[in-house]
Amino acid sequence: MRDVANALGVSSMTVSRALRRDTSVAPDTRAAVLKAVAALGYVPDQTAGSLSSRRSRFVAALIPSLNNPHFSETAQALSTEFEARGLQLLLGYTNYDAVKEEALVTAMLRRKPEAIVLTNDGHTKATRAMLHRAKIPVFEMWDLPKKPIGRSVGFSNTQAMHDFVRALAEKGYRRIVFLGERDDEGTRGAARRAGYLAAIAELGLEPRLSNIIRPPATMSDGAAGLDLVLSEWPDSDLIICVSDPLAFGVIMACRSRAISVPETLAVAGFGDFEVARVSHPGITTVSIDAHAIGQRTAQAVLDALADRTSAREPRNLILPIQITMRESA
Amino acid sequence: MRDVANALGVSSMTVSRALRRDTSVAPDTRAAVLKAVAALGYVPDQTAGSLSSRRSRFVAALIPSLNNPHFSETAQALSTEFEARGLQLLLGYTNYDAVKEEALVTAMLRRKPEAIVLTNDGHTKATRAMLHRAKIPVFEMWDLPKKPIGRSVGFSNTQAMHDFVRALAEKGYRRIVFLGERDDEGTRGAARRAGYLAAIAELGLEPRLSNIIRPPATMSDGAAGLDLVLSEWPDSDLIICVSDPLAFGVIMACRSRAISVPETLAVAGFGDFEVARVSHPGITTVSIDAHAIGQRTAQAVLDALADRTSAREPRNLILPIQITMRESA
DNA sequence: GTATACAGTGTTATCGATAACAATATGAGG
DNA sequence: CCTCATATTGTTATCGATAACACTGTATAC
Repeated sequence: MRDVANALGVSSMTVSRALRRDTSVAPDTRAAVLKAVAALGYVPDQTAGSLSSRRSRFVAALIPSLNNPHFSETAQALSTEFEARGLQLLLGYTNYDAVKEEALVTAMLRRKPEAIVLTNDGHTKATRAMLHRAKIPVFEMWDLPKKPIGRSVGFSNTQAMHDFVRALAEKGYRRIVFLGERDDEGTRGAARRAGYLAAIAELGLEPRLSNIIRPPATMSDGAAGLDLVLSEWPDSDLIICVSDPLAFGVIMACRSRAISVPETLAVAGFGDFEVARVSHPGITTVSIDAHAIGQRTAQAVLDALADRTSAREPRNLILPIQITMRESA
Repeated sequence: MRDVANALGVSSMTVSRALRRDTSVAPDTRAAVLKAVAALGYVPDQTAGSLSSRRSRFVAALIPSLNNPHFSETAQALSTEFEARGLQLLLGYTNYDAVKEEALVTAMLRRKPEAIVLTNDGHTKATRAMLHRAKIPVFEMWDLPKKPIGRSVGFSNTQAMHDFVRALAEKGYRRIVFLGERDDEGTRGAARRAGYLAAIAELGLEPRLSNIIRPPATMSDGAAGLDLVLSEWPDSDLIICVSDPLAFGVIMACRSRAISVPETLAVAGFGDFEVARVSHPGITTVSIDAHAIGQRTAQAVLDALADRTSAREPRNLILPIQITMRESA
């Protein structure tokens, strides 16, 4: 920066101002500075700038995994929105692990992000303490947290599954199984099961819970899941699976057992993963707008940073889900 | 930091040393410092540390998109490897656009990353100039660059398709069509087409090129693609599609036209996307180990940063691809 | 007993920018 | 022609850590 200043015979403060276009600098001076900057190939040091101005222009976000297309889409939306405002997204992967999350939060806070976005519910005590001390806006997205730290943007797995079951019941299904995971306390799967149970109770139907071994349920658990359901409740007319990949596995198993879907047995999933679209039959499922979650969260973060957080706005923003009826149910 | 130092009656330099565990500090002193740090909830300011030590502990990586599972997997591998060494990944999305890439490189370089990883081949002049001036290790991954800037880690689309065609010819296919994109100069699709043409020439077969409208080819282009192929070369026995989604679309179109795959017409894809696995029939394709690309790139970056870049190692690391034969060809 | 090495800690300068305030010039108004 | 507001630029201190060197005390070698 000094080189640029010397080349023009001005002070480095003038160069700084010209580059940040936020204070009054004569148009000619600014032009000359920009020209010299380009000529010399000067790249400002944001680290020094951040230290001095106490604005890092970072926003940290922790997501469980990038390999889940839902989260990668949310991350991309966050990144795009922030970038447009000159903020850099600092991304970390918790791998659904609260201890790893704690380590990542520690690492992130050293970078002095202006806000932080979390995805998992369920944080360690230490994580909560650190976030509290950091005195920056904290956002939780995707799941609605039971004990919110700051504001949140997401949807209710319980409510979504509740609505889904009612919509399917309206199509005539009565002997409805929920095929989920065992030992899944605190996970999304458990929240979905709760929604299923609530809806079934309201409808006066018989609750039929089948659980395969361990989260996460995958395509290859489909065969075992189907066998389990058929042995417990052979007359079922619909299996609602905790997620689309499991539903796909169940449909594959139906095919090899010559059970026609949906005529003999209907199958539904959750999440609207790609597999739900390309499956034959297409899987009836619950669609979540991952991009919207990212966008709305980013908007909330930007509002908080601009201190535009109107008191009217809810602390918990609940986004609507969409039920996508395809051929499988 | 001063608070911690005062609380213990030591200098802040001692606190700094104790926290970085890289210089000699008495074990008792270190323990006391760590205890005080925990008690006070002190979070070191990495920004100040970076400015002073001139080590940002950032590595920048630009990928075309997070929504492509290949790239998100690579990104996750990079992040994991770097994190284990205390480096933070700075991620950006170019959206396959060299101009956007230039803007991102500018933004990234302000953060003084210790190395930078790029994905697209084809950079603007300004991008190259900036990277050169930055005097940090530059890596290109996925595609092997025509004009490498630094080192590279990836595979050759041309070579991969060449090998793929030969492997399929060995299975007996002779009237082989390449279904790709129009106006795709410089893209991966064009490189694959070149590999197809080379293999076909070696085999003494007739080149059959069909091109649908514009990149990127998607599932929904399958029907048009199939019609195009059938009108130009009705007797074809194999269609190699530029990517798996297109291959899936072609297979779907075959189904609705009652063409049996692979008996009447075989179909192959490229990339081993999820759709290739869940399709019925499963799609014969070329598998690329996206995770390995990330891992190997990270390793190369770490080597460069540790100055362990042995002269033996090639500047361009070419990873093997794998041909995955499924039912569709 | 003295010289030397080294472990452990402190002091000072500095990283490269920006904030806050100071100084100067310019033009309007009377 | 003088005063004052405003536009533009400069000066100095500072952000919070680390590098480099200085210093002290203890152990070791002879």
